[in-house]
Amino acid sequence: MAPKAYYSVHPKFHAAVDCIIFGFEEGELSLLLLQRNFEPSKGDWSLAGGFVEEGESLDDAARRVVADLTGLDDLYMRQVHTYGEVGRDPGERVLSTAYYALVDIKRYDRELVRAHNAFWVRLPEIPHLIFDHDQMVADALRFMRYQAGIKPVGINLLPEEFTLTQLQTLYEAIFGERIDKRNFRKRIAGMDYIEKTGNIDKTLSRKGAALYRFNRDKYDGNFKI
Amino acid sequence: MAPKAYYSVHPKFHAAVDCIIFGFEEGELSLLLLQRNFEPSKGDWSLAGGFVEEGESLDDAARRVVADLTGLDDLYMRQVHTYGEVGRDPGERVLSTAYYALVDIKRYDRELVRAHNAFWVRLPEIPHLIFDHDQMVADALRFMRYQAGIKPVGINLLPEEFTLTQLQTLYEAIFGERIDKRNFRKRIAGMDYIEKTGNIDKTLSRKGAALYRFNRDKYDGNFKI
DNA sequence: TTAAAAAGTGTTGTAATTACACTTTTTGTT
DNA sequence: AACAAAAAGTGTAATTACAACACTTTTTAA
Repeated sequence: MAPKAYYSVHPKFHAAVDCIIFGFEEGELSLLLLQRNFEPSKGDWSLAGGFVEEGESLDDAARRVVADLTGLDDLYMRQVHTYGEVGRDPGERVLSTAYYALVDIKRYDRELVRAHNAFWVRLPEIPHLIFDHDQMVADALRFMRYQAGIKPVGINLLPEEFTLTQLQTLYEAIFGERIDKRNFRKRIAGMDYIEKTGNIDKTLSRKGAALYRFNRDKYDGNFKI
Repeated sequence: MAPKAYYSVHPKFHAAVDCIIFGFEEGELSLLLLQRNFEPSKGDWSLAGGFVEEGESLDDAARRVVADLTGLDDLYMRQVHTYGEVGRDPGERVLSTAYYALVDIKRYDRELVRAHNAFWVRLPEIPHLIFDHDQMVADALRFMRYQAGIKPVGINLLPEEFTLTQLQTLYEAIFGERIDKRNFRKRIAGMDYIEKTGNIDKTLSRKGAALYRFNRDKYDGNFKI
């Protein structure tokens, strides 16, 4: 073990996490953003963030920040990047690690979100954010899109059971482009881990649409990028 | 601007960088690893690392660590991931950000490397490393392979001018599989940013092989993951 | 019965990728 | 002078993956 002196000659820094929380509603992706309702910088927008505490891992800190805001602690979350420029926080020096999270927008706790003065904002309407949070959003969006292209992470944005039309609309929102229905369904048919439940959703068509679910056991998703 | 108290109630942490330095020689990828030649843990292997200092960005710290060891400060480097588990460094709590670097193995400073008790170790012979450095290597290798698949980062491992055989051998080393020579050269021919220099390398064939270079201007490589 | 609204379904053309083996060039050796 | 050796260089055919494209089915409320 190294002696204490080995460490103590070096400086220490505040460590933070900032969370890019994606939701999906009405065919569009949204982010959960906080608006300051006090001075200074009243009205400025930011990501949900917080400092890392003693005895808490980076991943735990990110999970705590999202759980405090949404009431959800079982979300798909991934680290995106760590931002370490000297002047990135104009107050004091802070190293911040960005995480993205995927939220089924029907499940979050509205009371908590209101209490934090947080709002879902559609992607095209995202305002300018404080510090380097614009960059974080851009990086997270690119990384999330990449992952959605190679593994079924997007499914975390949908309810447990979903129709193929919902799934297609989700992917159209993620990639920002229309997809051919027949080609899309052909592709999904080749994924044995997306399986019919036998249930029918009749809420938005007279004919009814077959409901599907993601089968985690059939999906051997043990690869990362 | 936030008041000082906003920050001061939160703990501070040591911040480190650990560098996975890739080289390429004799058809194989190597890593530059340090072996402790003093107690405790004499003989243990680790990545090249160092603490982040005041007034120094994360990227700068990584660049400094690699420059101190190799004498090279113009390398291709990318951040891989930040490791923030509580007990990952058994001495004190340290948040460490991993970077990978790509080195033309003919250019590094042998004196510096010797002075640090560092050695090039071929990938299949990598020993067990301290702390979570094994995980860092696995993550960096996967990320580097991914990037090499979508942009010509691997070229940073070769000299300024290189033959197509060298380039093919490099890609075979990166991906760990043989590539068909004709298909490979067909693919390269479609990349206008890899261009003939007009020079011939005669060191390993009587016939001589055409030398190529990477033309950064023709490559509009302004996309990230 | 019929109109409306979304779900569901195949085929064809094009582009990208893979598989595969011999010829050319040069020089050192006999 | 010819020849052996050693690596460089070169084309075609088959397969596979991806993209484009439009009509039929089902149900129920009017």
